[in-house]
Formats: sequence, C-alpha cells, structure tokens
Amino acid sequence: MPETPVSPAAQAAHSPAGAGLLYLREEELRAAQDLLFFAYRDFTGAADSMLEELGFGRAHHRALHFVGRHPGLAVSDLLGILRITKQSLARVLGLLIAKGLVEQRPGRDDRRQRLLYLTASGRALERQVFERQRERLARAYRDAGPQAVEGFRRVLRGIANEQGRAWLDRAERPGRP
Amino acid sequence: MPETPVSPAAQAAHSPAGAGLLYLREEELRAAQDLLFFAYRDFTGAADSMLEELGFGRAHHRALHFVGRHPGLAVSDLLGILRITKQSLARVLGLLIAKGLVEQRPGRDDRRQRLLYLTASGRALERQVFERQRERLARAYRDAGPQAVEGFRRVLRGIANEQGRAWLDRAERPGRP
DNA sequence: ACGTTCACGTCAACAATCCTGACCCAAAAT
DNA sequence: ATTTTGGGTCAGGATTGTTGACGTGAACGT
Repeated sequence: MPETPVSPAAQAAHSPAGAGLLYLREEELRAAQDLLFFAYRDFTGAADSMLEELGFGRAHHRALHFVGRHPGLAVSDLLGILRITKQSLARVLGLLIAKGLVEQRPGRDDRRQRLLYLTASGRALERQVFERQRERLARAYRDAGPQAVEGFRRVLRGIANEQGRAWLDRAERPGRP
Repeated sequence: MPETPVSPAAQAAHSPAGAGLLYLREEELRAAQDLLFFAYRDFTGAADSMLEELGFGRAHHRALHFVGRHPGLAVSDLLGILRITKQSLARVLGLLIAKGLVEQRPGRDDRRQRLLYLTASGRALERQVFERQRERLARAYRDAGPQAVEGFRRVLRGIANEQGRAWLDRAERPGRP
C-alpha cells in the first residue's frame, strides 16, 4: 500500500492537539533572529583576526571564498552572489589580484568575460582561513548529530532565496546554475 | 533496563559502515559556509528596503531588535552583543533615541547605567521590520518541518559562542545572563 | 558592415558603519 | 580619599558599500 506523500508541516499538524505548530509561533521565529545573528556573528568573527593580519577584511574573504567554490566564476556572477556593485567589488578584487591570490582569464565562449580563479597561494590562504571556521562548525555538527545537521541545512536552504539555492546546488554539481 | 546515554555523534558512528560521519566531511562543512552566507544575506536583506525608507540601516535594526528582546538592557550589554565600540553604538543609538524609538532610564541598582527600552513607537517599528523577515522564516520552517527546525536550532546554537548562548537562554528566561 | 548591446574596467565623490585614542562626569567600589 | 567603572563626547581614520559617468572591446542583430 503506497504511502500518501505528506509535507513535514502537515505531519506536525497531525501530532497531539495543536502542539505540532508550536515551532511557528512568534517567539520561535524571534528566537531564530537571535540564533542567526549570534551564529553568523561568531562564525564570521572566527576568521577576522587572520584576515586583519593579512590586510584583508570580510569583503575580501567573501570574494576569495566564492571564487574558490566556483573556479571560473564570471565577475557578474560574483556580483550577483555578493550583492554589491562592480565598483565595490573592483576594489576588493583588485587587491586580491594584486596580491596574487586571484587571477583572471578571458572566457572561452565570451572573450569579454574575466573568469576568476584562485591561484595556488589563493587556495592556500583560503584554506587557512577556512580552518579558522572549521573547528567551530565541526564541533557544532558533532554535538548536534547528523539528523540535526540535515535539519539545519534544510532550514537554511529555505531561508535563502531561489538564486542562493541555485548556487548552493551548483557548488554540489559544478556548472553554471 | 535503563538506556546508556549516547551522544548524537556516537549514535551516527554506529550506523552503516562509515556513512555516519559523512556530515563532518570537508565538503559538508564548506557547504555550510555557503548556506550561512546565503541564508543570512537574504534574511537580513528582507528588511533593508524598509529600513532605508526610514533612514536607518542594519546597525539601527540590530540595536532596535536587541533592546526589544531585552527590555532594560544595559548599554554595555548591548555593546557586548553587537561587538562594537561605544562610539559606534552612540551614533546609532543616538538616532534611535532622537527619533523617539528608544528611551533610557537610570538603573535602579546602579545609577550610572542607562537602561534601554523601546518606546511604543519603537516596538511598533520593530514589529513592522520583523514582519518583513517573518514570512521568509515561517515558510522555511513549514517546508522543513519541526524536526528540521529543532536541528537548525541545535546547530546554530552550537556555532554561537558561550556568550551568545547565554543571551539566547536569557531571551527565553528573562533576566541577566 | 554597421549600429546596438553587453561584460568589464576606471574615476570620483559620497555614505554607512566600524575603529582608535583621548578626555570627562558621576556613581560605585575599595 | 582614592581608584574603578558606566556611559558620554570629540576627533580623525578605515572598510566597504553606493551613485553617476565614461570608456574599451566583444558579441549580437539587422
């Protein structure tokens, strides 16, 4: 007998009287604001001192990170991910390129493009910065367990918009989203 | 027969050959970087246009939010939450106070303190901004379901540091953390 | 071939938000 | 009485983001 597909919310609605929807209460949603703030604050903060020593800031890290995640990323795509103007990115990217961490190559299909790649030293640096964040993340994952991690991923994915999800998917399956 | 307490990570380790630790692989951790970025980007972005119309920015929103979450918050505590200097906060808070959204009252136990409260209009505004973020969050929660939400909370809580967790706990049980 | 559009780059000035250092007043602690 | 602490102010500087304008050359459409 095939089971009828039921959404997670619908499943919860079937649990003991009304209790199933507690997680949608205002207080729960407000707590999420706090959770996101503190987690993001501390996650990004973990890399700050290292970035600072190198004369970089978070903006540089973000650029470095996404170029590393998507080798051959087009400038316009990076703009779309970071949600900043090209002038703003130019300053940040210019420094990364000047420092030999990022390189640009003309696109094969469109020679106007300046596809972005991390250099070997760029990858090395990105890895170093990643290590600063990794331990915090791994510990949180281990403490929470795989089921919780799956839930974490599902919810965050749902908070991100369509474009964000497309890039998340692409990171798993290389190719333009 | 009482069950022996087993940590979530240990439970996972007992699952089919090695698969239990997949969620701690580097690629999984890297994906978390992306997830956090996109979710936070879009979550905070949801309120930006409203804030801008009012002549405020994210810094103002953060201050407004936490004063609302913790009525009677001391200035030094807000500094500790936001991780900014008092000079920086002074500008932001000064505007909120000037606009009649926040008020200060001397502490009862320590008259040097300037305890912070949202005014009625401050609360009204904070609620309006919250509504901008709420729907996105609620939809993500509904889609993911209560189990996933619990997981989300557990992991984010684990990413935040001790101080963050203390404030998270206090938001649930009013009182200084 | 030519006109238009597009990817990216540059220059410039300004804004939001954060920092450091210094100094001050008054309350609290020693 | 002296020292420490909570909060405030002044000032100058840094990071990162914005807007507008202009330019080059590749790609596209006619």
